Amino acid sequence: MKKRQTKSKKAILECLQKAGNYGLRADIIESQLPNFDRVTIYRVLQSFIDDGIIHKVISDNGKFYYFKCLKCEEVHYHHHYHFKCSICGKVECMEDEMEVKTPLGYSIENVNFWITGVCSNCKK
Amino acid sequence: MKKRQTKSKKAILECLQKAGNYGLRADIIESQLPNFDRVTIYRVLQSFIDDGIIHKVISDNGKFYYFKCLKCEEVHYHHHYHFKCSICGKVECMEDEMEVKTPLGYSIENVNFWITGVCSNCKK
DNA sequence: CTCTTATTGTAACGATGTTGCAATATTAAT
DNA sequence: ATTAATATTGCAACATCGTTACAATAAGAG
Ligand SMILES: [Mn+2]
Ligand SMILES: [Mn+2]
Ligand SMILES: [Zn+2]
Ligand SMILES: [Zn+2]
Repeated sequence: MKKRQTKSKKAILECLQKAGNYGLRADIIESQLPNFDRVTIYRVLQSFIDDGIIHKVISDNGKFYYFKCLKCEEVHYHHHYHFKCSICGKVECMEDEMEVKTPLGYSIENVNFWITGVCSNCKK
Repeated sequence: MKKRQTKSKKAILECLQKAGNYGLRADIIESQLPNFDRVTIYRVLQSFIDDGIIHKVISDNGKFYYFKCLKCEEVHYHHHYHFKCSICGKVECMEDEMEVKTPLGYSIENVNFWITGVCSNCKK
């Protein structure tokens, strides 16, 4: 029942932390850590999500990206969007809260906001 | 080169039109039209997207939903969100434009906004 | 009706993520 | 330090969703 500290957890968390507010796909993590099995990586990522220290976002082409939660120490609030630059390919966790107005009678449980475009680095 | 009118296109379009502003997954269309092959359905859907008469949205669990474009006759503008009710399971195309503020230097090409919650029908 | 070729069905493939299970490693207790 | 309990891992096999190759079929122009 009690969670254990392992090499894989440490290594995967380090990957995500190094990525900062940029997201990583499971296969990218896999290529950065060839010692660990694919399944282990998926399971560790899921356990991090359960612990609330990372969050997972679906991209518009059906692949998941994982982000280290940076500003979620106390409250866990994810009404922000994620931005993929179509030039450099990086996926960024954008801190700005998005305002969501649902019609009367609708209540929100969860959101997944994705924007594709060109980031400021790649804009010339 | 010239596109042709076929039974499959007609049937699939009818499915989507009957669904109104609710989205359908490919496998749902498949089950509604057992005469047509899975591959055909995917290909027809893609051709509709190319024609600009439907749009495709990724859900937060990695499955695509297809929507007949209702209010996109002239301009094709998709800065709206899609709402999945966790109770009835329906996925609705919400017409309201969402305001998106990107930081300076960022430009938007495309968006995919997904919200999960409870719809007004299921709210008691 | 005939011809061109867009469209379809079948089968096989690919990418991504999951599950079962035996082997291993972490942690706490002795 | 040794032992015991069990969380974690690796492997293999599976599941789902979507794509591709290619030969057969059928829409529609002439
Ligand atoms: Mn977060
Ligand atoms: Mn539309
Ligand atoms: Zn960029
Ligand atoms: Zn509902």
